[in-house]
Amino acid sequence: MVSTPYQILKGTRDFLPSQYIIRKKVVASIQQTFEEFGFEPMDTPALEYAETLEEKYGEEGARLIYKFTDRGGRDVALRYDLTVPLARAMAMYQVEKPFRRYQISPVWRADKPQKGRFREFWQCDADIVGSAETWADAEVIGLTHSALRKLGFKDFSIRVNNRKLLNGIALYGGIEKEQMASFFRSVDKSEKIGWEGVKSELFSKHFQTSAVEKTISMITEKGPGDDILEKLRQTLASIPIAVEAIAELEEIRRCLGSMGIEQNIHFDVSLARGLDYYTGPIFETVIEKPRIGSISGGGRFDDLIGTFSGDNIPATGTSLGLERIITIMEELDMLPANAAVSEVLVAVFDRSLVDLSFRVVSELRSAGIRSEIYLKEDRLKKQLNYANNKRIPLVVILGPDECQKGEAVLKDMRSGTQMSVSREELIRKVTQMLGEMVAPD
RNA sequence: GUGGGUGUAGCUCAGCUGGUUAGAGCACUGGGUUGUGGCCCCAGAGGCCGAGGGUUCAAGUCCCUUCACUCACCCCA
Repeated sequence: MVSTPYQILKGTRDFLPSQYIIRKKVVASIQQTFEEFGFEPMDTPALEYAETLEEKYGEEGARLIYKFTDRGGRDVALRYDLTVPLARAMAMYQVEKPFRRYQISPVWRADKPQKGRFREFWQCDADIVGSAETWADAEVIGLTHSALRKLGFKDFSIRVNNRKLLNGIALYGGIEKEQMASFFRSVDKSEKIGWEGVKSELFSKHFQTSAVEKTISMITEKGPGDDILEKLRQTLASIPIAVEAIAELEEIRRCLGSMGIEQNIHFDVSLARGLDYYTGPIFETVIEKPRIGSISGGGRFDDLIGTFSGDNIPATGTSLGLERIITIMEELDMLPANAAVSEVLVAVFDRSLVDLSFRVVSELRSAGIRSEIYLKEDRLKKQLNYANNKRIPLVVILGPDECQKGEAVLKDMRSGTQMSVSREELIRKVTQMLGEMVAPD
């Protein structure tokens, strides 16, 4: 036999049932929260015209777009995120606004994989289209908060800032428009490399010493118990866009206060976010303990839809990174225990009694009980071992004795106890026992 | 795109300065149990030591090349 080489592309993964069952539970939890907030499901194609995606993410992002030519000579690209395709769709169709939708789908980036980073990964997006109010931003932040809480996260921090505030600060420091993105990208690293590190990076990028000192000292200046926003409002009083930004942030804070979720929210002037299309409030979630970048990121993108239709429609949204969430949950031992899909295994005593087993497994299935019949002629020992390894909680054994008496042996794999039940009673008994085994998760 | 680490049994790994038949734990198979799993005991199977080339009397071990994986940077979910 000739073996052919087989492997999967770097940064992609196969999901075997043991992982995928858990993964689906995490997705189901997030989806449930999204729907609890009234967001409705939507999907778009994985493949778009390259033109649709290009020049939406900035220089860095553009390099990472998977792009190729199809058989018809068209330039196509795999979606890089779920936000730009949403914007394209919103430009194409009329929907009732304010519109809230969610989408849980894979996206592709030609990145170099590392911990919590893949080339094919899933994003869980929730967006609101058609509301320019900060309420919408607050709603999305609140949603992020709820989704994480439902998954069991407690120690997380949702950092919130406003692009307009950053613009105001840059204006105040006399930084050129073209250099702003680069400037704030450095500022964004303060938590990682410290403010001195940021400064030296900015100097090496040839920013004016005066501009750097002026802006950084303002951002970092905090007295004990001071309110950052209040302080900035005074300093930046002469910059209208900054004043506006601060008012927005305070409104968001009020809304979040009404939702009673202020404890995990932190206003952070150093937060910048890399994507080009953000125009207003921006936010991301970081977890301190196992540190692997952000697990959610989002913000307002009021001009993005307009790049397609010419008609700007305000929009805001967030994206939860499924694999990062799962990676952290794994490290923190927060994942639900893996359980079998089958609730009952119907053993096959031997070849001559397979018909009986098929009859019983059919009855169980008709009663809505997830059941499988063992599909080889193996010794009972082997079949029970199979149930044990797969964590199937109940086994039904139908041997010659049971066949004769019209009974079945019902075995509880957790306790090891078993009993004989008449065939008529079997379904009722199985249902009852499954009901008693309330899954801990 | 830049830099570091690692490739030995299905999985996790050991293998000292190159030296004869390459090891462990878990998993697997058979037996101890005649219709019964988990624990225990006994036995067994399973490796071109990632691939290619080189140095040497001798290479899992040293050198070169290549592929793969992984971590960090950039950027990001």
